[in-house]
Amino acid sequence: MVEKKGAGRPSNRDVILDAADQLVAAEGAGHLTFDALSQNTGISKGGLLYHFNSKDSLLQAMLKRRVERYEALREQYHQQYRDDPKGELKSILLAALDTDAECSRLGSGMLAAAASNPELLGPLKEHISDTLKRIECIVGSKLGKTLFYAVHGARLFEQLNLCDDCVHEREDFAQYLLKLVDELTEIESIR
Amino acid sequence: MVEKKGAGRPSNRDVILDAADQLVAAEGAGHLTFDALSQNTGISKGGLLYHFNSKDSLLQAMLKRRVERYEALREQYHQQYRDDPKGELKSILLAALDTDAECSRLGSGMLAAAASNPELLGPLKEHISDTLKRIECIVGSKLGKTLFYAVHGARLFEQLNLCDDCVHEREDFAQYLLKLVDELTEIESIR
DNA sequence: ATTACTATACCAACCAGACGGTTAATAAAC
DNA sequence: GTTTATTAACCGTCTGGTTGGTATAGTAAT
Repeated sequence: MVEKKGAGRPSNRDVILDAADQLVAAEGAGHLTFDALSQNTGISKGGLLYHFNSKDSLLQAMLKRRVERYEALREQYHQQYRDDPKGELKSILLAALDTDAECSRLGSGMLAAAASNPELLGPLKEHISDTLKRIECIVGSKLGKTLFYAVHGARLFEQLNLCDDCVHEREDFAQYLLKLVDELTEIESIR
Repeated sequence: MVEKKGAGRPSNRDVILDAADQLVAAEGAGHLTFDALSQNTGISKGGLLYHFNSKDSLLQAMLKRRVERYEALREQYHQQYRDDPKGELKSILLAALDTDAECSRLGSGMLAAAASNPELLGPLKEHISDTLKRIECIVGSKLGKTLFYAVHGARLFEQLNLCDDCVHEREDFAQYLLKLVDELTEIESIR
């Protein structure tokens, strides 16, 4: 009855969330339905609704998992760049750029939530607000913010399959961003 | 009352498209339905389907109008910056950043199409591909591309209401981008 | 001036299927 | 033997789309 948190549940919950991400990426947020999800997972509609007692609840879970994975990734990068004075910004950018699957299932939750109930984006909004605040504390915050937007713009294009190569060029793009951060924050701070 | 331009273009067509944009911006792409549109415009569902004989057709029209307006805006800026060697890039960025209404109805067509039938994004993909090619011909193409992504990332955030101030700071952002283009393409080309 | 025809713009009513969600029953796990 | 996980069958509503009809205006021959 009460919300349960905590890990240790490798159960079908994650299978369902994976399928949901995949569905949105493949067919668009409007085609994320319990029926379709039931077909893709082999779990009956009732079974799905046992795990997520409403569609909003499912969308919330998608969004939450995404943010959590992002945070984990960011901390990992943060560790990697712990000696770098611009490591904070770099880890934010690299984590946002990263994906854990073949392609473009990143913003699935976001797009699906935006399509069905924009209010669900509240937590995401807070998370982004925090991230932007973190960026603002860094020298060259305007550049930082711009690059943050750039990463998310590129991700959107990738998710919607609006460019052929931005997937292919991702590694390149990441390297370029790092270079920009290193070389340009200096320039900005001098001015 | 009557005004004809090329193909049939009665004014109610635009009224409907406006309402559609507004609906998506206000309630999310998933709530763009003929019923809701009918309520918002006062035109019956049959009437709507007289103008757009399917939902795909409506989405296509939304997308097309948006691209056309963008192109018009871009050319306008291009004219304004015609003496600027970086005018092409600047006009691309400024046009993408611009809106013709209070806020965030820009990507409505895109998000709605992505939600309901991603294949409809084909023409948009081509348009973006052209724009990217145009950017690539400019010195500092990587920076240009990055800024292009940044502008669209910021627009997405604005549309989804994911940041409080990116609307408010738009003018600032535009000025900053112009400055970046001016000062940094030089640095890049030297290196 | 009347009739007849055509095209545009719209509407009310309806329909089949899809949708989110409920329920009762059931089976396995602890 | 209760908790957890799952199913099949169902329900009311919403959705995209169809149909048949109405009102208006223009055209053009009678």
